[in-house]
This record gives sequence, structure tokens and C-alpha cells, in this order.
Amino acid sequence: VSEPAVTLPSPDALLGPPEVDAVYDAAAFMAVAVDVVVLTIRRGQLAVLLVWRQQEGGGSWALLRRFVLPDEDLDAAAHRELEDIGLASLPVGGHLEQLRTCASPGRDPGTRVVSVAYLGLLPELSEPQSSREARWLAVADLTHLAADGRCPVALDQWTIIADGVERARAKLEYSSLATALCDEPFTLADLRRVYETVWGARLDVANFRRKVLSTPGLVEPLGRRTAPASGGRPAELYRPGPARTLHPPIPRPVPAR
Amino acid sequence: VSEPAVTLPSPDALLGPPEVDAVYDAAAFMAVAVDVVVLTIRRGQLAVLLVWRQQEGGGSWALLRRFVLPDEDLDAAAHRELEDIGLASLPVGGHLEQLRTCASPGRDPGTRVVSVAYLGLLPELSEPQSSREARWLAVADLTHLAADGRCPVALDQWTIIADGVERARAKLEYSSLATALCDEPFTLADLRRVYETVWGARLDVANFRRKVLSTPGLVEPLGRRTAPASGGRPAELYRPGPARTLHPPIPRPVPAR
DNA sequence: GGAATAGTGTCTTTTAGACATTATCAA
DNA sequence: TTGATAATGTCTAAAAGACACTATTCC
Repeated sequence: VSEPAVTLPSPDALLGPPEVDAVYDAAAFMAVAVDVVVLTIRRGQLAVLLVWRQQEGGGSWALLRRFVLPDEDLDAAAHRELEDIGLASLPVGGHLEQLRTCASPGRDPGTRVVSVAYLGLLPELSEPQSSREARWLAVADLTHLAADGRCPVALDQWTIIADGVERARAKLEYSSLATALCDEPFTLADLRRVYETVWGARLDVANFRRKVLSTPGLVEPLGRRTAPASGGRPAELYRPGPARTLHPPIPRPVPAR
Repeated sequence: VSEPAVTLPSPDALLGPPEVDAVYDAAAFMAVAVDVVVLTIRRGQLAVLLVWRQQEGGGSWALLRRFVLPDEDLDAAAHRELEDIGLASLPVGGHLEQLRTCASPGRDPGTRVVSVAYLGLLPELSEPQSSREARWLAVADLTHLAADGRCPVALDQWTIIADGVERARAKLEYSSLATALCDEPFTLADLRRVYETVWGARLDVANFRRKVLSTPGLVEPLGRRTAPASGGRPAELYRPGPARTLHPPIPRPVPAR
């Protein structure tokens, strides 16, 4: 596109002060918490880390939640929550990003909580260790239960989890996120299984390989191979490359959309 | 992928209450505000709506900001801010979505503000009308100024604007967002100019047309044409279709990535 | 007719999908 | 050898990119 003439305020005009505004009116103060949707792959299934929360009249599984300290950054609060639950501090081949924010009424009428949801993705190794009762639950199981209206997670939290899963599925297409779900080093088969598990679809081995290796900066060969096992040719080992975004993307099979 | 055996807690096991946790510790209370990055196309340029904010030692352009009321939803606060600035209430061919959240220190030391950034996209018609000094500034101008370190927007706010622009650019690829930036009805040339302006790249007329019309649910022909102007064939008119996500996406030219 | 804008046809290159084949290990 | 897993080759179909061409309007 040819550069059109600048008809909006010119750079110099930007610097003159037209007028003062007064936007600051009544502000509501709320408690601020981070909720973390931690996803990993456990035994070939996509799993989310939840904690059991006892309540009057039963209980439910809930997301990791931590109130933000007065001098704490949001990202830092999310990281601390991961460390507190016993997962290695990131980054050790993991990924943590903001998901979305909602301001729901607090437990006491009148009080409100702003909860900033985060999405965390960890390689398979991680086992939570904490005084709290934290467990990996298969997303597929929860989805089936939710379809029956028997989801053991509060609806708003389940919505956040579903958003996180969808975000992860989408980002596999156009980012190097999948390498964050692999232990390092990994084989192309490992990486492919991540895609297959998160997307819930089989990928053609040859086409996947062609695509991954032709995407610059996605993976880097180590020049080593896996130790020979009982049967099977040893596989080439790789580590994550410098690329963060992928273009063109790894195409996601249509039925899973 | 064949369904693996469920090795994580079974649906029935999910319903038993293992243990109670106590996550609620010291909570910090913060003022909650929404910042809205409103983008539109003005005179062939991508523009963002900013207000002039007078401060000690000069002033700067700032995002629309509104503190959330005690009983107000975040989305509602963002909508209200748009109405307050004199832009027609959505949806009238517009789009509003959450961008991201940051918790920065407040103006007084020790106080903090959680600001939830929203991204709004409006068709060209909109002119702000308000007691506040609000103006459309060309994103390209701001980008050039920022490159010189002379950006008249505070750094954290400029980062949010840049995020919003990048989000808009990305979403044009795989969503029907562009139709929200067109007045209704629109021609394919109008729609194409939206893509060209936001992406800052020329698109081939024939290929764009083929792609848009072959994407199911993106646009719907009205069977009418534009009034004949002085020179030029009248163009077919369209309105937005029901599709919200596009697969396959409209490919973005590589140099702009 | 010319100028201006809208719309069409078609060829080439690239990419994706399907699937057969070869390679390298252990037992 | 067989069984198992990794890696490669190749054909076909679909999509993207380039670009020449036709159509409809006002002057």
C-alpha cells in the first residue's frame, strides 16, 4: 500500500496539550487472584491439574488459585503457585501465559474477586507434591462428565479449563508450544504424539516429519540417537529451536475443529 | 487416536472428597479498571482512539480508562466506556474482546490498579463525541514516533496498543473480524481495503475475491449493487455471514509478518 | 472512444494428503 | 529370519500466487 498523506494529527500536533479529562470516578476495590490451568500429557492423555476443595454440601475439583500479594506481579504469582504445588519452576521446558480475566462475585455477598486465569503447559515428567490434594485429571474424562451435566468442576472454572484447552490446541498450529510439552531431548515421534494427544487425531508420520523439519527454527537435531531398545530402530534426537511462531502453521486435521 | 484405558482417576473416584485445602491467605485489594484499545480505519489508515491526559510536567495520550463499578461486569464496563465516549453502543457492526490484564502500581505509592485491557474494533463511521478530548491517531504515526523514542503514549500503554494491533492483524487471518470493520453493506473492495490497511500490504484482487467467496459463511451477497458513481462499474453489495472462525484462513502475505 | 472501477479465466508454483517403500535395531 | 519402530520416496489433489483479460459504468 502506498503511504497515504498523514491526515490525522501530525507528530508535532500530538505534543500539544488540548485539554484535561477527569475519568477517575468511583473505583471498586477487589481481591485479585490468579487461577492456573496446568496442562500436561499423562499416560497418553491430556490432563489438567486440579485440587480438591471441600465445601458445605460436598466439594468439587478446582483450579490452582492464589491471591496476589500486595507487591507481587501477576506473572510472579502464577509462577509461585506452580512452585508451591511442587512443580519445577519454569522455564524448564514449560510455558506459562495469561488466558483471560473475569470478575466474579466473591464468596461473601458484596465482595468481589478478580481472577486472572493463566495457562501452564508442562512436560510429562512433572508430579505435583504438596500438602494440598492435587491430582492430574484427564480432560477427556471431564469433558464426558460435563456433557452429562455431572462435571465435578464448578461451571465457571470448567469454562476456563475448556478455554485453556482450546487455546493450547490452537497454539500448536502456529507456535512452537508443542516442544514445551516434550521432555528434552525428544524424538519426532514424541513430538508427534504431543500433537496427536492434544488434537485427538492421528497424523501421518511422513507428512508430519516433512512439515516439522521444513519449518525453520522449530527443532534442532542433536546428532545423537535414542539407545537401542528391544525392537525398533533408534530415533534421532532433537531439542527445541529458537522459533516461537510458525508460518506457515502445522495444519490441524479438520474433524477435530 | 484409539481411546486409551482410563488410568487417571475414574469418574466415580472423582466424586469422593480426599482432603480440604486452604489456599486463602493474604489477599491484596486493588482498584479495577478497564482500558479499551479502540481501533478503526480513518482515511485509509489504521487509527486508535486516545484521550489527552494532562499531568505534571506535560501530558500524554492515553487509552480510554474506566474504573469498574462495584456491581459491574468487566465487559459491561468496557461497553459503557465506549458509549460514554460517544461511540454507538455495540454490537452495530463492531467487535469487543478482552486483550490482557496487568497489575501495575497505582499513582499513589503502595496502591495498585488492575487494568483489564479490551480491544474494540469499529467501522469507519464512528466519530467520538465527549466532553473529553478524544481523537483518532494513526497507528503508523505512533509506530514511527515510538521507533524514535518519542512516543507520546506511556510505554506500558503503548505496549498494550501494539498488542491490540497485533491481535487484530492475527485475527483477520482466521476470523470474520474484518467484516466488523466495514460499514454494512459493503463491497468486496471495501473488505479488501480493510485487510490491506490493517496488514499494510497489497492483496491481489482476483485471489482475494476467490478466497472470500469460497469461505463458507464469511459474507452473504445482497443481490444489490452500489449506485453508479462517476466512472467505474457498480459493485456487488454484501453483508457479514454467520461464520465467526475461518478455516482455512485468509493467508497473510509474508513480508508483513 | 477513454478513464475508472468491478469482476473472470487460467497458468504455474507450492503445499498438503495418502501411501508404498526402505532402514536399523533386538531377539 | 521376524517384529518393531524410524525414516524416505513419490504420486495426487488442493491451494496459493501471478497476471492477463473481460465487464459495466460515466464522461
